[in-house]
Amino acid sequence: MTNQPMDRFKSQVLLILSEIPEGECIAYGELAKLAGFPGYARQVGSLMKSLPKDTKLPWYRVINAQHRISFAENTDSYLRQRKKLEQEGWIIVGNKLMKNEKHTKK
DNA sequence: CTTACGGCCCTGG
DNA sequence: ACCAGGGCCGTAA
Repeated sequence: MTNQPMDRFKSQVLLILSEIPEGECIAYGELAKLAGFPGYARQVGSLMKSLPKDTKLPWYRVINAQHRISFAENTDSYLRQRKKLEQEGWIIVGNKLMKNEKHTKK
C-alpha cells in the first residue's frame, strides 16, 4: 500500500494520455487538470520521465504550455520527441509547434 | 523575443 | 525534519 492519491494520479494521467488521439498535443498542466489534479504539471513531467523508453504511451504528445518541447535542443530526448511529432503532422518552427496545414497560413 | 522570479507539489538524499 | 532538484507555469522586466 502506497500513497493512494498519488497512485490514482498516476493511473489517471496514464489513462488520459493513452487516449490522446494522433495529431493532437496537450500540455503538462492540462493533462494534470484533466486527470483531476490541477497544479500537478511538474508531477506529470516526473511521471513521463519514469516511463520506459519503449512505452506504447504517446509521451511525446505532451508538451509545455508555451507550445514548446521541454528539452534542450541538443539532447536526444528532444530529437526523439520532435521526430515523433513531425511524423504526426506537426512542424516545429523556432521551437514552436504548429499544425501542418496545407496552406501555410499567412 | 529572452531572462528572472516566485509559486507549485512530489522525490530522494 | 531540511534541502535540493525536476520533461512546469504565469507574470514581469
